[in-house]
Amino acid sequence: MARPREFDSDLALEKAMQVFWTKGYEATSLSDLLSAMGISKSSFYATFGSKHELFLATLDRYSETRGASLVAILESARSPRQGIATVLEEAFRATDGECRRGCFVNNCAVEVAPHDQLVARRVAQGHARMEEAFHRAVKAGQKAGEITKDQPARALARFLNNSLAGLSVMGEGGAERATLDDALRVTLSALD
Amino acid sequence: MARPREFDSDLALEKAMQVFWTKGYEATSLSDLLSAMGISKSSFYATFGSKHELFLATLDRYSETRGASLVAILESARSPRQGIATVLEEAFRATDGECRRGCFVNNCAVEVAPHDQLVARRVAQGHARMEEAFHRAVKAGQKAGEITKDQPARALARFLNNSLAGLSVMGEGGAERATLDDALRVTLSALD
DNA sequence: TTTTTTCTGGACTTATCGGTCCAGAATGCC
DNA sequence: GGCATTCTGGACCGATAAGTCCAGAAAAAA
Repeated sequence: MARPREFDSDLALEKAMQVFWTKGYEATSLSDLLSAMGISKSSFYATFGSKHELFLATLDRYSETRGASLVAILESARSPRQGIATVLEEAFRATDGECRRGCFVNNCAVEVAPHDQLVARRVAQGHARMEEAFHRAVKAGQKAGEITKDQPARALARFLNNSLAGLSVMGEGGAERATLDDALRVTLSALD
Repeated sequence: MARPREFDSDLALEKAMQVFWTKGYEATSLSDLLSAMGISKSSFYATFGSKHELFLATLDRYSETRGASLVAILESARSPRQGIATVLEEAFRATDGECRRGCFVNNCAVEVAPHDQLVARRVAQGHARMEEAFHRAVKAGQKAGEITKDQPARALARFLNNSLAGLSVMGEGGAERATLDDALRVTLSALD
């Protein structure tokens, strides 16, 4: 009955996420977004509402894709401990290439969450979800005898989450691979 | 011979640092700075050059004050281990009050460093300095038998630095005190 | 008090910001 | 093919961004 949309809004959302992830919220302008998304201003506002609403949508998308994939790694790993190691390695592999940008959720935690309740809620959810995934992995690892029972599983999960956030920040700060490698190794050995 | 400056440029720099620290670089406007610093536009440009130069100056100031004070805590602590614990606690006390803003250096690592070489260099220096301070504390602690010798002092120092960064980010993301407390406790126990 | 120097307030500039709006093109249905 | 509907490009908007500039105020030295 009506003219169909000419662009793939899902793809546009993905492109927008890449820009926000790389440049941050404030430093990203409308025209940055429009050229990355390949759509016009009218389509932009008709489809996504505003820069801020789009930002929230990209953050949700991040959780649904990247976040979910980290959780999946933990759940499908050969062993819980192996899964944890893989997730942590994955974290600093993200900061490795020419596109050093860490974890989108952590970037938001630093840049936006302190002044934006809606973003803060999503960041907190992201962290909570990751903590739960770590928690399940730690419990499984403790049961399998791979992980120490000297510490409560909850505390270990929070510790791992914290180290993960640290790796993201240190990587963005330009830390050498060897530096992150040391931090990672000690983190894992804390599970013994 | 000439009219003396009417404002305290050191105080103005401190005020500017507070603003950047709280709001971040991009979100801070000239007028935010001017009203916080209590000076006029002309004085601003005559004294500090530009927003960007001022930003670098505030980052340097942070290192000279807050950074140095963390290092001093490590060096003057009753015991190395105690000093480390105090520094980590200090880190998340910063994110505690109504002014949740973490560590300025880590904020810069996330928001600015990836796109600004001059900032990146300062961030790297800040991290390196902290790593060295941790390194000295860990070596002393190992010598005193307070800290495990199963891991190289360098690796433990990097691990501690990483956890410190994590605490800053998690705190800004709105993490509960109990959550950070768990992470902190496990981090310290990794020194056993 | 005059001179000399430097600081200060605020008007001004240019560019860009996020966002609105409308005229017209393009499509699906009848 | 004509109609109804919805999409699209781009002109346009007021606000604000960072930064320049100048006229005049203020102070130290003579």
